[in-house]
Amino acid sequence: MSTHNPNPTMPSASVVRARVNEWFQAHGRDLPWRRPEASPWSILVSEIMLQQTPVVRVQPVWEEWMRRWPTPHDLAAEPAGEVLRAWGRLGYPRRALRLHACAQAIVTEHAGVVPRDLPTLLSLPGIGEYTAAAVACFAYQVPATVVDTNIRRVVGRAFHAKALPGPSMTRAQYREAQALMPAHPNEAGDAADASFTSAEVAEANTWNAASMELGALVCTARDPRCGECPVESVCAWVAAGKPAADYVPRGQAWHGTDRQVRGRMMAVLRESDGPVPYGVLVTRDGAEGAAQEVAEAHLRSALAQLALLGADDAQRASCARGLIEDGLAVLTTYGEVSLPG
DNA sequence: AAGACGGGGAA
DNA sequence: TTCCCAGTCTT
Repeated sequence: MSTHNPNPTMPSASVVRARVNEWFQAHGRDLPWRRPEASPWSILVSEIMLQQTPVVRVQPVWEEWMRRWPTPHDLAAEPAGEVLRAWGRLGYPRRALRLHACAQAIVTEHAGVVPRDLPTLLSLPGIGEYTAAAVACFAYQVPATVVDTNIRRVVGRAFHAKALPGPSMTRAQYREAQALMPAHPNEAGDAADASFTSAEVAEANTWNAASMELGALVCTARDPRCGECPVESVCAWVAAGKPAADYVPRGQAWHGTDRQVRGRMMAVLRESDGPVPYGVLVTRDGAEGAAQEVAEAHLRSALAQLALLGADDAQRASCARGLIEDGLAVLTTYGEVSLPG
């Protein structure tokens, strides 16, 4: 985008920011991790849970976690298995394991205080580029550049008439998001630069939350509510007649995959009070037989659902081995499988 | 750069 | 049924 010959259909960044921020003040959701009293730890936990998982499913689990483990120290002291049980059905349970390890690292290496600088946040388990920026911004008001799938979609539509962003973030997209910030963070995304005014910092931090919220509530991937959008009148995608996406989203297979088998196995381990015989977890007949003997309804249901999968015993064994390699399960000396101690 | 990794609700 | 979701880590 040349400053000498700006594309007339491309809206000005400051206009988009102002309108989206104003919309956010009126329409942003009152989520518990956005309240002023939310601690940096509670915000970090929310961000990990929200990776690939919608707000409605995260909120009840987050509330429970904050009651049980209000500080990194509380979670770090817990056995990993208990953490995995409390994670429940949020999905991608390796996140729970990484969050547990993250809490332990915060306690042992950072005196129990959630770090506020990007490089230190990035060094923690489970925290990547997005989450590091989100924690710095939402927990500490550091104007780091936050870029998630919502923001990439909003920016792509408003400024480039692109229906959908690519499957993963490019460096060009990151640099553009950085340039859209009202103040330009330096390379480290640090706010130490004295040139920031408090008004710039406030606008930057609101923009991070507001553009994400717009993508979640209005500028949705499917069936966007353009009639409710504060930038509809300047949106490049709207101006171009809402052209279709130029690539086909790669749908993830589910039925018959290792992920489905692993998920069912984790459900059995979560519902079981103690270790599960290896043959129950790894053979169809074992799971089916156990489902007929067990009295407890939730465990019986989990075993039945594991037995119903189309997976053969070779795939079951491979998945069990994978869970153990990932640290999501452990093999006892009696040849049983359980959640990690 | 590509693939692995859960699960549920909406269209 | 298919698609989507406040991504991270490994190869």
